[in-house]
Amino acid sequence: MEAIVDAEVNEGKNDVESEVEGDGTLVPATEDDVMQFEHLLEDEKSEPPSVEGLAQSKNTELESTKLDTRLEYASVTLEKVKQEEKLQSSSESLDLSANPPGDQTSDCANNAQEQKNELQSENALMETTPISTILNGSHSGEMEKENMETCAEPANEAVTSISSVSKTCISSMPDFSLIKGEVCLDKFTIRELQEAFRATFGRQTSVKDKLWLKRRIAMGLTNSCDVPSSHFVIKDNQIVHEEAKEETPCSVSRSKVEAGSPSGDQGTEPTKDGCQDSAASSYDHIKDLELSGKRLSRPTDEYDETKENLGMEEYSVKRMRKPTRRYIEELSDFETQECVARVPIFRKNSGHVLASPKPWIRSVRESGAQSTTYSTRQDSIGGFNVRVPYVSRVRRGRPRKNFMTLMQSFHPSGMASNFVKPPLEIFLRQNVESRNKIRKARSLPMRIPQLSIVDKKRDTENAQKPDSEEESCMDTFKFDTAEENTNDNADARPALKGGPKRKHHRAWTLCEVLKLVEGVAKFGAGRWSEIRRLAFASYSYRTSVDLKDKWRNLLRASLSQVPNEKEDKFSRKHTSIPIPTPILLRVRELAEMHSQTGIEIKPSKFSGHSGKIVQGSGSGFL
DNA sequence: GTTAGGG
DNA sequence: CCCTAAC
Repeated sequence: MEAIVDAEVNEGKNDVESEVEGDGTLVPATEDDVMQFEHLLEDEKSEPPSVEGLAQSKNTELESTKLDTRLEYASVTLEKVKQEEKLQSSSESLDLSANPPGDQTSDCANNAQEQKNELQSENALMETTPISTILNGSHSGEMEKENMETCAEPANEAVTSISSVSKTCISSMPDFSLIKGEVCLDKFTIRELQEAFRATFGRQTSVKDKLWLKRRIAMGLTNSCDVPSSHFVIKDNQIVHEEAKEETPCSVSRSKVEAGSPSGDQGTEPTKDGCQDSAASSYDHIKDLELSGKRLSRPTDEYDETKENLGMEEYSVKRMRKPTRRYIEELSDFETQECVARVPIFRKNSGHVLASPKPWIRSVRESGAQSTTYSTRQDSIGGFNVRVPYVSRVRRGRPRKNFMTLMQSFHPSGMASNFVKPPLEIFLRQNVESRNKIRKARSLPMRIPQLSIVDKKRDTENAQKPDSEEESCMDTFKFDTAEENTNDNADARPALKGGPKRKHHRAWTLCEVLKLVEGVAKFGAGRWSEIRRLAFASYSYRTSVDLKDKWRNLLRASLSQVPNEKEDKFSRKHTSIPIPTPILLRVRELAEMHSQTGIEIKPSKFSGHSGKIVQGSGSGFL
């Protein structure tokens, strides 16, 4: 047994690694569910050989069963759309094939039991548990604990756990999990179950109800967290929670899922977990763990409904998940929503979740993984770009999600409304106008995260871009040159944004300012449309409102600054472009001239600088 | 559609 | 820059 186990373990590890590689390569490329499935399938395919070898050495029966299952899977694999079908069929095949070999599994179980009888320790239990579907859960649970304390080697941990699982379960991990989940538990005595319970929940139980214990244990193992009320709040990022909730109920579902990916299951899952952990480790290990556990179970949440309900109530007591801020908030949100319509929503959600959430999680995970490994692929993973928002790129829908998830991952603490802001600030420029953000938040509470992010991105873009093109003209005081540039940009920008989004921020160039001033001098302040038409003919992107605003700003600047006059030519640091004092002076002068009916304000003073203007305005004025 | 103001 | 009210 041991020898075999070792061999298997090794094998398992190898498999895992190979899978990991496959996973790694595939994952980045595949963002869609389909892709995901495919890749899983591929993994399975690739894996079989190793497993087979093991199986052969060990049990021919198992081998055959596995092969069958694999074949089945392979046949089924291509049908993306029929994922569920695939799962079911696979599970069925597994059941059929597995039942005969069941002896093997049963053997395992027996062995485990024997060992248990002797040892009875929690550890022993844990090891034995792997046989059932619980195993995964248990491992995850362990993982969780470990991770909690030591975040160091998530991936490794996952692998090891997997290996251990394979060890106990031997060749056909997935199989028994599917088939035996219940069986194994059944075999346990009440006492054993109680032990298991203790191991799982860390507390004794006097309950002698086998069913209850089983259920409880299964639940506990499968779900690290227990959510009293299972609802899905589909927050932008938060699908996870949903999953977790759903997950809780289903030992069965889980088994099915596993069945779905028999050979590959081990490897793939663990690897995934590892990835997640690594990614997630940055913030919330627990959550990640949960997620990982859930992923598996999720696909078939529907079946468990009955169980769910029972389980939920019962096992809400057990292991409480640390109340993360985010978690709490979500929960609260849930509750509120829940009140409206619980059951119906639940159903809906379950279905909903099935479809969408998975991808999501995956995406998240991917993003995490990539963040570490594939820094280069920023584009594909919108989230990651946050740091490096280059951007002339058009944003696509996808990135957003990732981005959000990513954001969450980084800032687990900041939730709901808060969570949006902090990340943005952290990752992006601070000098962006806070106003906009706030305002948007106000208007679009639900969408806040996305919008704000988008805006941010844009802002970042804006900030960077201007420098390269227009600014140069400004800085160098080549006023004339600026004109040409602007036109191009102007057109491009709006188009990209497409929507009613914020106009691309264009810093006012000196030339523009000059033109504006001239225009005002010529036509007078307030005739913005005219000024725009005549003086800004070349600057299509400047609207009359823009002119007005700019003028206002100029005025303000001039008023505040003029007094000091000669201080520094480019005094305004905060301003995008330093406005030369002379211009400010001119502005002020113009303002004065227009504003008052006839009061002269020391026109003589300025004659030197803006004599021309003064004259003009003066003449007009007079 | 413009302008003026506030945000 | 955005938004809105008032022209």
